[in-house]
Amino acid sequence: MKIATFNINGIKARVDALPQWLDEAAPDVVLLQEIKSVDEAFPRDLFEDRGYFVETHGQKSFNGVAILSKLPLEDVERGLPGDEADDQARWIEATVVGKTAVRLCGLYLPNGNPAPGPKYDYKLSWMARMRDRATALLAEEMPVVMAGDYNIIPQAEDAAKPEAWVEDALFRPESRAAFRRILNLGYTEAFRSREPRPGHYSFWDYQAGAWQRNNGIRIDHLLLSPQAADLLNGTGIDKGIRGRDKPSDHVPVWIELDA
DNA sequence: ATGGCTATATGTTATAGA
Repeated sequence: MKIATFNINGIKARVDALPQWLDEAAPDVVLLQEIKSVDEAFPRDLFEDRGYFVETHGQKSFNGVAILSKLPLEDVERGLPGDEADDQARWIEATVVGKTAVRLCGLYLPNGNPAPGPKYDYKLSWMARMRDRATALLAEEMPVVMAGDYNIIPQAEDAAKPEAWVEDALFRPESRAAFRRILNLGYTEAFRSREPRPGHYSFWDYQAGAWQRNNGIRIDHLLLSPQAADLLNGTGIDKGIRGRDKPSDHVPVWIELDA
């Protein structure tokens, strides 16, 4: 089962590039972030015509997450628990059943800039809530995949110019510690578990020729529960599509699970 | 770099992203 995460930076702007990548990469499941669309405006036909089931958790203008799956999506839940007042669409869950059942969580973690400030406080409180949800999911003792745009640069080797990010919400010590606190529950960061070398990125800014200069950062991740990590057969980043016409500023990151 | 570009809606300018 090939599972990918992809921050598409607006579905309306990606109606050509996203289906093209789907047809080439043929993932079984895709966790999408920043659909920037309400549910009613999401072009689900584009995906249903290709054999995908579609579940969305949309929002006007900003944020918004969705799941595409070639297998039926069961027990869908929308929103990250823990704060009834939080109406930002950044979390969706569902179960797919292949050889075994896998719980999928698609997430768009808050950016948090400028830091310090209220947006940074929101990022850290959101991560504390995510840790609670991650803890509860471990108790299920099943394969769990939490995938999305984490807006976290885990280590210096995950940025081409780490010195430029020292004060940034994506790389500040509190952000990275909150990420490690989730990992330390027992989750495996799939890509880094298979690729120890630096220089692999999932985001290049539109500005300042970041793509041409390979000035990237690795902020899109798939975290695996122990039961999912045992099924991991491979991982990769589809870097090439960043160089095409009208790209997102992120590229897909994927895993192959024996599930 | 004090955001150089992109996307969206609030739309001929503002807001957000990372």
